[in-house]
Amino acid sequence: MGLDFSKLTEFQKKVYKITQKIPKGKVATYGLIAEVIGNQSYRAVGNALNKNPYPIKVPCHRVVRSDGKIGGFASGPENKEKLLRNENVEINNGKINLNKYLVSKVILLK
DNA sequence: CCGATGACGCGCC
DNA sequence: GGGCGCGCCATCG
Repeated sequence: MGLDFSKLTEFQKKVYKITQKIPKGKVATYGLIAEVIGNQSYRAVGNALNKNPYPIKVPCHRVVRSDGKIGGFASGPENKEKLLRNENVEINNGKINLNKYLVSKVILLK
């Protein structure tokens, strides 16, 4: 629901809004989110999620790397993997099959 | 203003 | 496949 983004930068608001749209059991890549925003700011996307003010409301654990690896997590990478498994996302050798779990760009644009 | 930093991505070896 | 180098963009000091 309406989170208070008033003190955040415009860029951060975009990142958090988009991240909230990722359905449970699906994932998005940092690059895809940057693409939805409209540029190649994938690194800045990571920075924004790192400062995630709403750990529960904004499911940043559903954002992974484009090569399928889990990526970073402010509260411990292990915890991130656990959260994903709780949503029935399979992780083999620390990697996710993006062909199976990547959310479509259209969903994030809505 | 400018240089440094970082939950990234991709091409090359 | 693993490791390295360079490019990317918003933030911070």
